[in-house]
Amino acid sequence: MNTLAYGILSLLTNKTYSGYELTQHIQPFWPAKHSQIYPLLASLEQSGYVSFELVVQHDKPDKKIYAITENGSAKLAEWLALPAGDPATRDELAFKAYCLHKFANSADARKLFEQRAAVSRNKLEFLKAKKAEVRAREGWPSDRPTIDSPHFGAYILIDKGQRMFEAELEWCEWVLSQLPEA
Amino acid sequence: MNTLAYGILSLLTNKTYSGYELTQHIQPFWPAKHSQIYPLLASLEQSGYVSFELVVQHDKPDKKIYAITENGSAKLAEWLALPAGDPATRDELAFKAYCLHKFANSADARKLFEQRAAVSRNKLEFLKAKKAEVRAREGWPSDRPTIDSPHFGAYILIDKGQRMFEAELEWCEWVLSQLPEA
DNA sequence: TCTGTCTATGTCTATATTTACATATATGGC
DNA sequence: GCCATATATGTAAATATAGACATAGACAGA
Repeated sequence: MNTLAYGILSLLTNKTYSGYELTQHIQPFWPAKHSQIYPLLASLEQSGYVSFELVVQHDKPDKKIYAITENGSAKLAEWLALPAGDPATRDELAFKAYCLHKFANSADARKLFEQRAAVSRNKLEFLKAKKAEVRAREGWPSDRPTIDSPHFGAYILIDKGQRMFEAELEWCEWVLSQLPEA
Repeated sequence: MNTLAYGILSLLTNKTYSGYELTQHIQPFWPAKHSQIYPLLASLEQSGYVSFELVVQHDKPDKKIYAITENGSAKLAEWLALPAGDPATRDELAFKAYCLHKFANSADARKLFEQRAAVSRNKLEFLKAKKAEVRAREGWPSDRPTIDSPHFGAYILIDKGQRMFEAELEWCEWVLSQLPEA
């Protein structure tokens, strides 16, 4: 039971997912390829923490819809009470930014931060839409989520993403303001 | 030549390091254990991208002080001009936050965010001191770094850290304000 | 029509990363 | 005195993650 396994159980607390869908939805929390997800789901199923139902499709390939079991919920609850480990971030841009004085071409340097700024803007727009979507579905007024909802967790994570990408975007713009134009 | 290898070359552009020191200083950019650093340094040395000088010590174990070579600088310069890959963050807290509705004990939930807030406060204080240190060493006035300095890169990364941890701290405090006290 | 993408599940191999083993001296706290 | 930590460099084994291979029908755009 590694972190990714608990992560899968976490996602399954709110709704059921196929392995394919899980792979997509887990990315913002914990990057992982389907080659990691499928074997993990099989082992979680063998341990009795998840169960699946085969859904036969005609226009698309058949799929397995996974759900968390009682045992899975109990296992997850144990883990939730434990303190969370430190987050790990790996970002190439950090190394490249560290070497700013080594850039022969100042246009290359600017491009790095412009590209990252663009990524941040895209993610911000995505999260803004996501936030509105959740608020509408839950019937929450302005910025007042209710803890009782099973989507409160998702909501505060969207909020975190917004704060982080806003900070990153502002940083990129600040760096660009310090860099020579040509 | 993976990202960590280029990261080592990046750090060596400013000063020389032993493998032990490199392991410590690379953590904020790219978490890695010494068991990963030492073999990589050996292979970089064999490729001619770094060189080392053995320093004999008496009260402490002997050490190898590594420096980047001409070939290493050229290899690094090639890589710098390439677009930076997407950052990867893995954070257990995200999964636990997603499961907020599954906490039997609301005190356990609060503790998660209080601990993360404490981590953010510590990192912020560390970065504040680091920033002042660099400013003093470089003789920079208020918030006006100069791009020419080889420490400009380090400075903007400290600034990024500040912005990110400030955002994370504010998020933790906002979540705590939404959570029931008892 | 060809090419690429989406849907869907899997395996296999290669690489990256962590954990444990191995050794040696100095120093500080209990 | 014992235990933990810091300094310092390595290796071996286990695990985690990424990339490639395998299959297959539907659909969209050039």
